[in-house]
Amino acid sequence: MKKCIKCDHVDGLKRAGFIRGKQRYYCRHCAIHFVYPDSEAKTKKNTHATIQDVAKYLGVSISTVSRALNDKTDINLETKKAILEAAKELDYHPNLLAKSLHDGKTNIIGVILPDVVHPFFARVLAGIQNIASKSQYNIIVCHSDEKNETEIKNIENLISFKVDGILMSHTKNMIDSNHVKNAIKKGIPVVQFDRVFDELDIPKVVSQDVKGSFDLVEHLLNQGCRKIAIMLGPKDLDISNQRLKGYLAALQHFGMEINPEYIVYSDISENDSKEAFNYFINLENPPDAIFTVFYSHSIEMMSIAKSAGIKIPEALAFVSYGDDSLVEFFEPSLTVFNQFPISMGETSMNILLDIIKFKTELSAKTHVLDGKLIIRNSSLRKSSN
Amino acid sequence: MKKCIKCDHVDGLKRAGFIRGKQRYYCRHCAIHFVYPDSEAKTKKNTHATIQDVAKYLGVSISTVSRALNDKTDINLETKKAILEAAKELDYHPNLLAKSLHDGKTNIIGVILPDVVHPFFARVLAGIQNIASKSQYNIIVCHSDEKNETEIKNIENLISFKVDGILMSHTKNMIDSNHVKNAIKKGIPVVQFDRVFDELDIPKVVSQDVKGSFDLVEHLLNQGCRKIAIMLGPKDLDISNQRLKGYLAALQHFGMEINPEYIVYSDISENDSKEAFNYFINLENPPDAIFTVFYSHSIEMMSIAKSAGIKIPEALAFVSYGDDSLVEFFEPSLTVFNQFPISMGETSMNILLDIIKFKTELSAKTHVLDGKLIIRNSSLRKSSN
DNA sequence: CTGAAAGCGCTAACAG
DNA sequence: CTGTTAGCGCTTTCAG
Repeated sequence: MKKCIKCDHVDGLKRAGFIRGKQRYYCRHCAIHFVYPDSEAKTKKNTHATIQDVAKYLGVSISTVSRALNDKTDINLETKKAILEAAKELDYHPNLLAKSLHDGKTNIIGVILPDVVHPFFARVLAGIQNIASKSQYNIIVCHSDEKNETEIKNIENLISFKVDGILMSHTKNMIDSNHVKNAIKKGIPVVQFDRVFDELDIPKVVSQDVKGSFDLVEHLLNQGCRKIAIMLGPKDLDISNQRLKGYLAALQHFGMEINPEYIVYSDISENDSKEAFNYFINLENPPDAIFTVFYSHSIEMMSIAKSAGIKIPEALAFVSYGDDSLVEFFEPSLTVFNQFPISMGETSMNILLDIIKFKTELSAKTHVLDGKLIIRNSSLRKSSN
Repeated sequence: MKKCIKCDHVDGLKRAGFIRGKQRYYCRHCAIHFVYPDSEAKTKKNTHATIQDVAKYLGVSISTVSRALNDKTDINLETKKAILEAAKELDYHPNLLAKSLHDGKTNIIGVILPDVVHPFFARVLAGIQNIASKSQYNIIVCHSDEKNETEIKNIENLISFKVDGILMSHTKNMIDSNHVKNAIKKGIPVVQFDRVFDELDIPKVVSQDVKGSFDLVEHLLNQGCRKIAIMLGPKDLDISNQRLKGYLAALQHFGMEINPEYIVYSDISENDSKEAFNYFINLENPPDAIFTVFYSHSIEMMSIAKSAGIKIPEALAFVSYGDDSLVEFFEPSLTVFNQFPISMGETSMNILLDIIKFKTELSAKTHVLDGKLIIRNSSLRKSSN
């Protein structure tokens, strides 16, 4: 309760406008006008001003300040104006931690990426950020760095941060999803993208992995290739199976035989492409086309092939999945199935926000994003198309 | 104060071990052993267990739980064990918001990047993450997307989050640093990297921009090039000046004349490289070497040059700054001055952590990271080197 | 229209 | 060794 600065009486006190932004009071007993003396608030350096500082500074209560700052209706316009000015004066910034603690939501989304450097994931992240910044959400980026233990720790961490939701793509050899179930049990909505766990009953956003492979293989067949080898990603990844499925489907659909020798997996390690290339080329019956799941593999293989004097695409064609705007500048330019990772990020984030906003039950729906076959010189043997 | 479950007496009560993980009590009045009935804690779904839940569950006080969880010494080992088990049982995760609110530090570092997709910044981010994950820090990534207003908002946002520090690289045309000063005034340590503001009195981490340009130009001169053009980044960027400085220094050092026509700036927009290339090539006295600050510009220009039948490097050599492992696979492979962005991220983060840890005054020291000239075919006219 | 007070989850100082 | 309590900054009843 406010007291008169002179007589300490608490009754005869009433507000009497503002003076230099500060609440002025009038005491009937003493018949004086006065303002409360400045608190130290304003001079405090190296520290964050709080709602309290603003309140003291003006001689009003913290709830009044809170109301002004949050644009509530039940507040005197003059008071509000003074508070807003004072807040600016003291360079007040709300403490989001306190706010979050109070209302049980943080406006933070946790994003777990296996590899920040990979252009694909970097683009997905950009897409996520696009939506986030529009919707006032913040992003905590966790880098699992393709390590299972790190991914598990990341989830624990995000749970501790009480994030409002999680967007994730798994490490290349994650085979267990208990850590994700943990988060879900706590009511944190999770959306998976690209590398997903089929067994989890949550939304998933993937690209047309079956169709992409199908289209690439179909294109190669159209170009006259008959011995098409494929270098997949890690065997544990669901996405590898999807892509293999498309490859097999296309071959079967066009009545081609399947040669198990032409199918290899990669663990995304240093010399993968070199080894795979040597393996392929030294087969008794070497392929006339190589389909790699990562475009960097194709690029590296093409480089080896060229220096070995192998004609591309005549003797050996190359196709891949692709995400980088520069792939068209390699020599020869690379045919890819483009997945539009930015829109994958945007879609995932939109779905997550929907769930948060409407408290939708997590529907396990899988969203398949359209991709596009982009034909370039690494596979173009006929001028027809 | 605990009461006997039967007689409500508060005196004759004492602990008597644990039973199925729960604190057991003995009441002298009633001569009975008992445990307090389960709170609802365990059955609560869709919610985060708190320290309170654990306390109730075991019938101990919250401070005891806190002590157990924080590995304090003054606690009975048996009690501690029971608490730890109960915490696991209830799937307790500490609430980092509450913790942060209490002790005034968040263990969050804010990172502001102008472009997440650019391989350079993606790598810097990876470097930052490397150190962060080792030091138990979390990263909030803000994407300014090359927009000044967004960068300013990002800072405000990070201030509100009470982050422990900020790592940032400015947008390409940021000319004012008041937003950064704001954060600094509040005692938030800020470290700038790559695109820095010289006027700010804080640590900066940059690559050898002067030396890089010098080395590239020197190399071109060694190769017999005499008319070296340069395509810089945005004019407002300090880094553009640094790189121009190196270019000019090399030319002067080797007694070459400087032709202002050979110096252009880029605003990193869609058709930049095409326009610049056409401009250069149509000069009365066109250059015999082009030095671009972004390797993507060189790649695109080389592509145009090749299709125009211009021989690289004989008629026109190319060099650039570079960050991507794939640049060696372009045809011809590109000579670059490599900046090692990952170590830039690591260094920046280490410096920031040092400041946080030792409350070092922000020394305005500029840390220049070593880069390395990597000579490839785009500029190699003589077999000598 | 404004103020007082409770509570979000946690830690630490202070008693016992 | 353990419990009580205050307080971090904020919002939100509930009273005036």
